[in-house]
Amino acid sequence: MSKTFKTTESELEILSILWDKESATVREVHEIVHLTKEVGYTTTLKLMQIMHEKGLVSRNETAKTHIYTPSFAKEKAQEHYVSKMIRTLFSGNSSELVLQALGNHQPSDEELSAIKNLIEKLEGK
Amino acid sequence: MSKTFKTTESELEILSILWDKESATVREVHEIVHLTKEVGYTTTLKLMQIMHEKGLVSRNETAKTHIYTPSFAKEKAQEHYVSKMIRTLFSGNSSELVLQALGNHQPSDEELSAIKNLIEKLEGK
DNA sequence: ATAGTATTACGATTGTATTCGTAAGCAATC
DNA sequence: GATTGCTTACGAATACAATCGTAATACTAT
Repeated sequence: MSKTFKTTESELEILSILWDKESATVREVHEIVHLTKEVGYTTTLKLMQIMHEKGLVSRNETAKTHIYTPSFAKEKAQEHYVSKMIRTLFSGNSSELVLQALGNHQPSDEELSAIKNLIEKLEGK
Repeated sequence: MSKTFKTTESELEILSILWDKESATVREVHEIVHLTKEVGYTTTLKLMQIMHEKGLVSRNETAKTHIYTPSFAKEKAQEHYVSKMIRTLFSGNSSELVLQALGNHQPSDEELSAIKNLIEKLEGK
């Protein structure tokens, strides 16, 4: 599964909608895609059919209108892309990424202390 | 410049080599690319020519052998891709990304305390 | 100068992602 | 049971990325 990680931009966009909604029909996905992109319904349909062939999503075909669900968790994708980004844009240095993220996208105080907690657990380990 | 941010995989690979070396010839870049990819010299050349057309790199043509330099700093790319990732994979929540990065790619103790420092500066701000 | 070598330029091919038009099926409604 | 509206399936067209072969050009050493 981690080996088979090859998703295009559009596929990732659809996946994130599916992760958000747990599962959805083509129309539901398309409705959201269409908010930001001028694109036809059959385009979204075709993309999701291809994703199904590739195994990126599974679908329930009992009803006429198929229901699609992602075939792996969002966390898997996060791990994969974070690792890749650390490798290619931060010379393998994860703390650079962290500083960059905190600097440009400041989280709330609660979130900051959650991060501090984790750091303290990690220290001296 | 931040508008014109559209780089393919291969282009990003070449850019990161250029960032690393400050500037380089096609051959130098190709030598490195070739370590991991079985690809011909003219392929690398063509890619860099296209990148030049697009304005992703500039080049000094005074000598026969052109010397290429990236036309924007690595930090720009980092900002762009980190933002994009937070948006598409972390629902806009930067702290999730931070936790993910720290959890799976633990930095050294020095780096951890550098992060703690920044957090303390950010707190209550 | 000439031969050999490395470089750029450029067109053509291949591969892959994206897009859409059209047909066919199904269900509800008139 | 015809019409309408929504669905899937599928092929084809378009667009873009990646690859390479070939030719022209410049440089180097003989």
